[in-house]
Amino acid sequence: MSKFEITNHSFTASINQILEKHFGEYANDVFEASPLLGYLNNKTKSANRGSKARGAFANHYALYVVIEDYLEKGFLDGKANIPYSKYEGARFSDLFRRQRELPFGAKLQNHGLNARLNDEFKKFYPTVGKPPIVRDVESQRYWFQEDLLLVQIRQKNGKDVTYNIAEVVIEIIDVYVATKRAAFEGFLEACRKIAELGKENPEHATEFVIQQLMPNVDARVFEIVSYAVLKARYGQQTVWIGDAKESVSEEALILYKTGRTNANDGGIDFVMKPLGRFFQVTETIDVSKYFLDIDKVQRFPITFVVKSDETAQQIRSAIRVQAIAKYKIEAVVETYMKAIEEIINVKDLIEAFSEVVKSGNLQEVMDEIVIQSKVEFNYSDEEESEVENV
DNA sequence: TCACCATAGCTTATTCTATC
DNA sequence: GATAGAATAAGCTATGGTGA
Repeated sequence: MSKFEITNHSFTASINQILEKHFGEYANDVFEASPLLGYLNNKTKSANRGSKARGAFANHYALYVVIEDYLEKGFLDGKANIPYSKYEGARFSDLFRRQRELPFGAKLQNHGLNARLNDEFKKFYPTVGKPPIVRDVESQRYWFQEDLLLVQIRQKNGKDVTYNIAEVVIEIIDVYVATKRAAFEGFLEACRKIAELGKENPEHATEFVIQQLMPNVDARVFEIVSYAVLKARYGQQTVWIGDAKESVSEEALILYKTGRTNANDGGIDFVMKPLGRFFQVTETIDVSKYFLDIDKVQRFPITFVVKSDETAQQIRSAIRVQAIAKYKIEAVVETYMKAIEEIINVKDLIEAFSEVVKSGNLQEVMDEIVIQSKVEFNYSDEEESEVENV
């Protein structure tokens, strides 16, 4: 009976819980004796990292659908009347369809079933020598490696017993998926609310937007909402610009988002045309963060959108105090301070927003928030209904 | 011709690692 | 501890085979 090492991470506790429910005092023995559980443990590291973590479902679902077929066809409870080794196998199309029905699985490919799960398992456990998924390319039938489901451990009385972990694997993946979904739900709920509120109940909508600008909301929500508000606000303002004095024309200020919030860590968040202003959304007034970002653009002036209730003056002087502590030399501090073009705090955002509402452009802000939210989470309307249905 | 399946190459984003 | 670059993972697209 060989033992496999278990690397602990935040989701490991959830796996332990499930194992204890099924195997009581032998939970840990089962865990250590099963490379399949070890593999799952390894593949669930991202579970509690929140919605910022990239989704990982392909190989999990490959496991899931084949084992689900094993259970449904009655090979665990004996209803199948034949041993698994005599089973004709699951059809690719059925497995493929099933994995796409699962939450977040709508766009999964065949890779997990065909190669990637087996390859990765082999990489993690090169000595096991048994691929989790067994298939016959010619007949296009799929089986699970039953040996990996049967876990033998020695009880305290010296007897060897074999446990089948098929149901446990399904349960672990279910909990993993539920955890991943929970991370998305709060935010999605907010987005749906916004979409509905805008048209039917402008007053509530206004209230809602203001709530999303409070210092305690999620950083991504804050960035999206502040973008939507500022874009609408600047869109109402114009400048006169042209090649020569005689040929100037009036142009509206347009604010662009330079990338997805999550994919743009440390980068510049918004850019304004035609004035070429840079905007950086930030939560902290930690001086090193400001100056780090300023360094990136060689002290090009930046407007900071700060998730803070303090006034622009307060923020600016707080930064100055920190800057002096860090750089000592007054002249250096001055050049850095000059690079802070403007500070927009929560109060400024709310003011900008009420200007927008006053001029009847509330819906514009609402729509922008919904669009940006969907981009943020790779959400198309199709998928949205997909998830709702589950 | 079409549906279905397999495979490979490519793109993008995340995580790891070496270096200072 | 910050950073850049390498390594890795997941998903998309293209392509080709097969059998009805």
